[in-house]
Amino acid sequence: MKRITVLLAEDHEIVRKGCRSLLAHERDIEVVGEAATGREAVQLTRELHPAVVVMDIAMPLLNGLEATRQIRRALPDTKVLILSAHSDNAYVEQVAALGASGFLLKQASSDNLATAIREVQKGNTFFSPAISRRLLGHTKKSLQRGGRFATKTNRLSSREVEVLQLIAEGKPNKLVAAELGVSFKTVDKHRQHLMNKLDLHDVAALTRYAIAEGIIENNVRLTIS
Amino acid sequence: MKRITVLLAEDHEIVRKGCRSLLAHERDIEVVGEAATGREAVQLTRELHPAVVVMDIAMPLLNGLEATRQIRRALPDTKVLILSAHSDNAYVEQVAALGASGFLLKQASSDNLATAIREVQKGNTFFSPAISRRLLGHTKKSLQRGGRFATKTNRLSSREVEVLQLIAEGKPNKLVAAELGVSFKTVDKHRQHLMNKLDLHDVAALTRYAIAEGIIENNVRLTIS
DNA sequence: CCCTCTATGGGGGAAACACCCCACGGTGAA
DNA sequence: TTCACCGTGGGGTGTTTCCCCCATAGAGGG
Repeated sequence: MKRITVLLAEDHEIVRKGCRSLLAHERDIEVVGEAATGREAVQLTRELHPAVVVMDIAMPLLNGLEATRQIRRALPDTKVLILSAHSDNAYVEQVAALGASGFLLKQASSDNLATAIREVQKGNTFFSPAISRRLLGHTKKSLQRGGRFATKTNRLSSREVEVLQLIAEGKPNKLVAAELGVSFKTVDKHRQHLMNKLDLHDVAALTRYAIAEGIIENNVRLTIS
Repeated sequence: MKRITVLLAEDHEIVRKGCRSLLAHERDIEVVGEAATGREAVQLTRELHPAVVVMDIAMPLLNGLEATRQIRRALPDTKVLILSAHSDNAYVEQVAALGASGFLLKQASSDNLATAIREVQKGNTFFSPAISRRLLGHTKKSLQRGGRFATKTNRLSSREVEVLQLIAEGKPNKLVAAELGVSFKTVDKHRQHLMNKLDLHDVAALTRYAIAEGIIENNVRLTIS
């Protein structure tokens, strides 16, 4: 029997190894690789051609959503199963438009993980109950206007979103350039472009925008009084 | 041989089951219970008397930190190992003062989990490298003058909070100076001070901190789910 | 009474940012 | 096939950040 090859993309090693250990009990599933960043996920998907990528959203260097977009473009046959702790509205909307095959909440039952992997591998979709409820309300509109969720003409390009994330993570241009394997000048150019598009002209504003848009995560303190 | 009894408190079932699966390979460790909320963690600790509680911070109903406080008060012999995705300074300080025996980051090596459990069970402390570096830097001074923790030492002064807010709003030093009616150099000095106190060294990080602390507003959608 | 913390102010310098100029190759749509 | 856009890269320049050095003065605690 041919087993379903899976790539795990999740930045927390303990969680990642935990998932791997969970999946080790499933005879028909084989974890062929692990990625700790979105960028690594894209790269390893190219190299290993897994049937399914289990993708966390909040990851350093490259957002899981952006990584999904790139994987969908480069390898359309690879299924992506989003795994996230949050059922944030903005996320859910994007995931639908992104071509991901499923959205699983981390608080979902652990049995669902293997089930979801099997379903998306077969070409089906799998959404956590809380998510599908949300989707029903939202996708109608976006489908009507052609599957695009952002009607803005000055929507950021994929590369610009990448650069934005790294800026919001506090990386200086030089480091971003090294990270992306391009010149400092190119990063500077992207920075200018996205600043013009968003009409935001300093790092603080870009960071606030990135957080509000869910491009990066921000640990919100829960002060329970 | 008597095995170390462990209670897993973590609201994401997939992560929780993953940890359980990881620990199943350790002969000397036995997971005797699981809790999905802080309240459940306290209750199950009373009932099961585990040697070690592995406690996530972000949990519904009752914060992991508050749960730790209650457990420490009710069952002082029970060791609590904090497991968190974030190495937020404010968390780290609280954890130290709380009586927790360790702080493990989820992005830490997965081998550390079992190791940390064994260490805290023996009465030792275990901190992720990133955490202990932070603790050392900040508590050294306070330890030297009497074993007090850093909670007060690196709290921002009110002036520093003002400056932080304006920085996070994207104002350059010159503008901040005008706003506060002081010299550019004074603002620069406050900036340096708060950067040192928070161990954050760029505007993006300061902005994220200010948002997380509620010092500035950011229209983020918080999911209560 | 010292000592620390806080707030104030200045000089200087390497690095980074923000914004201009220029260019070329590719993709995709009108 | 033009044209807009994207991604890549180079030049430059003024501003701002970030981190040292230095200092004075008041408030408050041990």
